[in-house]
Amino acid sequence: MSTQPSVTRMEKIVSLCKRRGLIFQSSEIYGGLNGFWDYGPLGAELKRNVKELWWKSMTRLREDIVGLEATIIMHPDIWKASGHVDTFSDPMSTCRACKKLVRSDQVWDMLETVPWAETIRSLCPEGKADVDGLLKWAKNKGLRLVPDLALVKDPEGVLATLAKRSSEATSVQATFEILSTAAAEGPLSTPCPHCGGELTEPRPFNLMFKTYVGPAATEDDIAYLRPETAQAIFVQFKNVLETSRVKVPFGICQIGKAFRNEVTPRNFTFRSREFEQMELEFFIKPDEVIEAQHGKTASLSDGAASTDPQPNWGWEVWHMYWVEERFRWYDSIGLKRSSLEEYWQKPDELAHYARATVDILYKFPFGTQELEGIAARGNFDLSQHQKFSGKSMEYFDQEANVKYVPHVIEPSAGVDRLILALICEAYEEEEVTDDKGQKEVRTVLHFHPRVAPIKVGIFPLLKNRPELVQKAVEIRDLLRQHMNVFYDETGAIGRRYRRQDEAGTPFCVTVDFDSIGENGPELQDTVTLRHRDSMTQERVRIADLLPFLQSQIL
RNA sequence: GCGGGUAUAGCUUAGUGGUAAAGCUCCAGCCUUCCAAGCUGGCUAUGAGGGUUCGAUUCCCUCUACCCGCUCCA
Repeated sequence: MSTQPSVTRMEKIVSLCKRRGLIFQSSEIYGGLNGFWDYGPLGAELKRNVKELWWKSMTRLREDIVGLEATIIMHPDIWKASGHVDTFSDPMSTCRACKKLVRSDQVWDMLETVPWAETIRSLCPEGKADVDGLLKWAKNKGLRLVPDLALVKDPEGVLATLAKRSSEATSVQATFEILSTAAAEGPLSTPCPHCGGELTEPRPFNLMFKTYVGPAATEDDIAYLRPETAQAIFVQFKNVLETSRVKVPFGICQIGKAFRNEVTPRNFTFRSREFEQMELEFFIKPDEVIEAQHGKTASLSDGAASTDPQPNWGWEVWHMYWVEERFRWYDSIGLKRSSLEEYWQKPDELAHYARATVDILYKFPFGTQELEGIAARGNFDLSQHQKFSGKSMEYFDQEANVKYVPHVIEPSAGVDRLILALICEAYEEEEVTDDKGQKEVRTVLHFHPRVAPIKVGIFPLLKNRPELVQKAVEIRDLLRQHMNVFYDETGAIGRRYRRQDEAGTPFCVTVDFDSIGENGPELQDTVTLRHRDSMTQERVRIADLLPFLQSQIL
């Protein structure tokens, strides 16, 4: 792999994506739109292949998962139940001094962990300030640690203000605020955890896209473009259950668009405002039910999760099983385990409803970033919808003879991130030496044949020989029924090979004079099969082409 | 949202207050018996909008997009 600076590598990848028609900027002729990207002809094929492989592995190759395709706009109460209306509108503040952006609701939590803030708190227990201590600190340590804190910038003035406003200093936090405020009167400010500077008033950051249902477009008609596809699965849980003859444990999966007004769309398509998700909600029995049935749940130390699913698996084993399944799937489309990282969220990072979350990350040129999260969510979501809708989400388990709200394991992947990872992983600038000893760069996308946008390039060796062209066209028409092929007769054969290298086409077939029997009947109806990665060629019979190619792409 | 940078053809880059240059790519043709060959011809650009000026791609302002930080977790 390349050793060039990562920025350059990413820029080259972006450039290639445009040049070969993988990814374009949305609305480009109008100047583009921040956070939106389009897929060109090659990108559309690539993305389609990836989604179909996921869908096939989830639904068709399994007995225990069914599919769903829900609408993007749903009843707005869904997002109240899911918590998105609250959690997706974080108030944010900017520090006037260091310009950093912080979540207003997390400032005091952050200040709990900062040493300089700890010092201040210890100097004003219950709000009663140790004036001498503060003065000394402000003129020594404070000067080094937080030069932008009001107390540090003007110790005497701020302490005088504190004395004047002592009636307000009723708690550690209130005193802290007074010590962070430069003005002698007026509203108190909150200190920036990074530098002690003043933070701006909290500004609401609304991450959900709003729209109106109905032409009247009044406040009562507000709805949201879904910020994730998962909620639709929970909302349709009962319908699927009653129509699909499924039994817990089982899953419902969905692929679809989701929308988030990201604060900072960045890193090419990595964080987009319109993006696509592939999500599975896999419903399992609560551990208590397993214990009642089997005495205890299987534990990870028994080697569970590496076998096929067993009836005594509790949530921990199911969670691990899905982590492993997802790694296996990534491997099957060309993302080796060694290219990925696994990150177990620490207890304090977990969402309040999550019991465990594992992130699968890819080492992008711009940093190691998340592709998929696999969360054990308990029964939070179904319970929320039960509460908000007033409809029962309970499942009657005939085996255990009990009713319960199932728990869930949620593998949730970003399609567009995965596409970008596949491109980054596949990209290589290879130095090759030609016949004359000249060194040149060959740009190749080493896509796995399963995801490659074009599976095979088909060329007549020369375009001015009708027999060659005719044979090549016949092969094209034979293969195109089964896969995406690309026919090309222009320019020199080497140029055509290199073009396909850049498009990531794993195989090329060339019809030459042997193919039409000019050099003896034993070579008639054979062609050259050229392999992208090794650039080697072999002679194969036309009749063997289709079975060979299918074995590579299925 | 804040701060810093960038914007010239499909791509990579020149350049100037007065006609915008090149390489690669692409298209057409000739030639060509397996790895970006050669020859001929062709298409295509100053991100958008204002201003200063006789005249702006160049100077000034605004906007937009992209890149880098703050933030983020599909």
